[in-house]
Amino acid sequence: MIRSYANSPDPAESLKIFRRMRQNGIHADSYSYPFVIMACRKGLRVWDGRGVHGLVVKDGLGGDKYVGDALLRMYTEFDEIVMGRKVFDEMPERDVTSWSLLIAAYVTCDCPNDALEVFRSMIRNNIKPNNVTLVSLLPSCGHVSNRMAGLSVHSHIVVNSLCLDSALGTALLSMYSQRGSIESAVRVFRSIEQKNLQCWTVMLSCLAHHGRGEDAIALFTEMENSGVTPDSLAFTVILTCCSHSGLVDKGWKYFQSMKGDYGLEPSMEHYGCMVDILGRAGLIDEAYGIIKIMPMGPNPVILRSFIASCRYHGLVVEGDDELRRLLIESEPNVGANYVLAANAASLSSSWSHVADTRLSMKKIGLKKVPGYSWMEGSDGFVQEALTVFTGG
DNA sequence: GTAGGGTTAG
Repeated sequence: MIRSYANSPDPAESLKIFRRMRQNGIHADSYSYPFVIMACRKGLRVWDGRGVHGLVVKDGLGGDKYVGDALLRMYTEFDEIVMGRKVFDEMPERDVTSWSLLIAAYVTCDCPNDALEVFRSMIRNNIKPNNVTLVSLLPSCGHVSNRMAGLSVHSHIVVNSLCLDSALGTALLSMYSQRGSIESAVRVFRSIEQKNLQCWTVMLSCLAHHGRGEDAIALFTEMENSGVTPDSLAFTVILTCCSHSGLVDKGWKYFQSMKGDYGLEPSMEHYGCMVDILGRAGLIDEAYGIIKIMPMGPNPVILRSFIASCRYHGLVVEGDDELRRLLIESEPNVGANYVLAANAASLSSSWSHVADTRLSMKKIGLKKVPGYSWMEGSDGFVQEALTVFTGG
């Protein structure tokens, strides 16, 4: 019962059963506790999790390996590395899973050096790392400062002839890409035997990050030809490639292909990419056209991208003041929006747009723009923003 | 019976 609910969309139910059982004097055992803990983790109920941990100790199961692993994973999810470490330290027996969990815990809480340290001491303790261990560890080797660590993980794979499956391959190639070695990333990608969609998607995004839009497009075509069907996320990636490399025609082609060839409805991200592609190219009217047709309406990210394009190209479109107002109203606490809006508004032929920006600020009742201490008082803010940010 | 890899904005 507890187990089936822990895996269901309503994990809270398994906690209820657990409590009811306990009230009737039936305590969970080392088999059922991991599922109770899993329910706390899935329901993101940190207080329940701590409570259950307390009961585990009370029931004398603190030393059980499976219970310990479950607790460690739960504390990782809650970003409570200190508690996770405590659980690990108190485990009487630790296998490769426990060590991998601890590494993943340090990676999650952004402590790459600790993760590496755990990896080293794992080897000192004669525990053999497997694929999962390395996949957990690799994200901490992407920084330049950990250059040697990445190489030693790679050589560990080669020396121990571990199978380069798509998960491990993906982790390895993105490590190389992060540290700037796009050629090594491509080489790793080529050596993965069974490439799944995730694998291709990561490779595409790496190429995009390195400004290799044309290569990414060639790779996307290769992916389609190899029988892998792109999903919504893959299209987001290829559209951002087009955006980074200024490929307007290709962008349109993929935007139409996702619906036409694959029946995928464009989402907020896809519309946003198109606004970005067109706006960067100075095609302000077309970009505005996209904003008008998107069924879910633009989010602040898209508005900022569009308004910044207007400012960059010094172009104005009928009705753009409405979008500036929308941006400020949807994120009244972001100071940068006021500056962006004011600068873009100054391009318009009349100053009424500037007044509009100031008006919406007054309407919200905001006197001081967050993050900009020099903008004391609403009256002077537009003038000051213009002076400071346009240098005029 | 526990553990792993995917996107975007500036």
